[in-house]
Amino acid sequence: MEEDTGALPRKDDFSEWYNEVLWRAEIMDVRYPVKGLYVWYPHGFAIRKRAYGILRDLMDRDHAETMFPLLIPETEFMKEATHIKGFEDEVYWVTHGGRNELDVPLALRPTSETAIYPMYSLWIRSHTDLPLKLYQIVNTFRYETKHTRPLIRLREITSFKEAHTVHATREEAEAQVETALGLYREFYESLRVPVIISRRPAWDKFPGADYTIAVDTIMPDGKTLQIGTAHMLGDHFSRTYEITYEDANGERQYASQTCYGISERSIAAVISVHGDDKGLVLPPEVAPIEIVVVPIIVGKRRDEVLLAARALEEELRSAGFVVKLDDRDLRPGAKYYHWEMRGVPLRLEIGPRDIDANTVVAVTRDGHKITLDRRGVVEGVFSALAAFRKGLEQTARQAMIDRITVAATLEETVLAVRKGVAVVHWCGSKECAEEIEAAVDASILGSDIRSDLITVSRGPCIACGGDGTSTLVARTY
RNA sequence: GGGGCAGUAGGGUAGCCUGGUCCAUCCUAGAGCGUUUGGGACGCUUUGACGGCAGUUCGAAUCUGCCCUGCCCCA
Repeated sequence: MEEDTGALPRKDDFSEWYNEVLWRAEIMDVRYPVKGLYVWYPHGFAIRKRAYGILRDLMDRDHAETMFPLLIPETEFMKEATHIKGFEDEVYWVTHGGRNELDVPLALRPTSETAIYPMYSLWIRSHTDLPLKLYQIVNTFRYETKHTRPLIRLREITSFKEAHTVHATREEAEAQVETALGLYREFYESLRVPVIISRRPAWDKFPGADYTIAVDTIMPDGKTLQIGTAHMLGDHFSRTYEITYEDANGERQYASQTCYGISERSIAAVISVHGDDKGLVLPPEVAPIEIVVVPIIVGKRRDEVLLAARALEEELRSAGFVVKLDDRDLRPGAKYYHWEMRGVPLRLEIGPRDIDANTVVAVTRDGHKITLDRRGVVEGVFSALAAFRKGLEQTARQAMIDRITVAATLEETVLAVRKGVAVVHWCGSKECAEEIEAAVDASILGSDIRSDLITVSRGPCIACGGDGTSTLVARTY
């Protein structure tokens, strides 16, 4: 698992950089012998664990966690026509039990609506059962035919957090979609990943939804990555699966539903947005190790330095930090590179000179080096980390600002999507969308944009000149 | 669905065209010992590979066929 020495490919060469950093920072091992399935290394999994801890805490405020089966009988799966259409080409089917063919083939869930809603139909009887808000974190399977990529396009999505809510009224369900987006916004704020939220065009919505609102971020190569979606399902599924309740007047009503999800693409976003030429850069909130202590051992004062390093480690641990003392027999420089690759936010160095001067050298992952007073080391570490967080946030935000361009013509849009996201006026028609997408070789992401970086306005559609509204256009993952 | 390219230690490679010089090269990594340690240490010792199966041949990493896996292009 040890990384090769030497430099990473530069982050400008994003595709190479991404593959290399996943391996060298021990996030994912791509050598599992099935296309589109990858293995989490412990370090990658530890990042996932912390990030999903944040997500869980957010969900647990007003949702209950649950777990539904992986296998879905074909008979349930095939009930909702639109939904099936959206997934039929990418479903894995279990057709045999041992050597016997199954009477009813079982689908490996590509998403869990058809597993969950038949049960919701049993559970929900009265308006007093509503609203119902459940979520689960599970693996899902999609037989992807396009180029698979670790964390981004997978055949087994290992970390799908999907929430499914049921409400008495349409208004309540619509409000829930907004609540969900608020939670996702909060989640990405704590990961310091800037996002743009927009409503997907009708042809790009979730199969079986009234509308889909998506959360995107912009990757270093200018392509957007969809890292969250919230769907207003209305009563499509409740009619199919007979999810009804008796209202206060004793009448049977179809419920209104929503569902929304986040996957390990969130981890891909953290890695890609913050990483640099030296490797990962992790926000302290998700770093498996927040602080690494490197003792500077010099022959005769070896024991003294180690003792001082251990005391420092202990003090920081008591203060609540996740600390690692690296006392391996390596040159300090080798250790610096090692932990930088893995994204550790703060490195503390303590050597004979520090002991004599009663100091500790602190270096944040963004390269700021300061000398802390040994006596006030905990406060010093707090403020160094606070500054680091702020820096991460600002750098990421600035990078996003630099990749968003307002474009008034197709020609301008071509240039804009080369480096990132174009904001154009679009009339909303399918014909114009196709014309725009073909002309600029990019996709319409959506309109009803919510982002403090983008001003929404009305103006002439860049394809037909008719009345249009601000719309995002970008190359996508 | 059609076409092309490639598979050599944990990672990256040379060798292949033109079979023998290969118990397979180099870099990196791993193990052991010693000297070291304020930005990728050094010395000595050592571990580890020709994707699979069949065939051609006195002889196959090298040629042929099939299979598997990966990558690229076209629909």
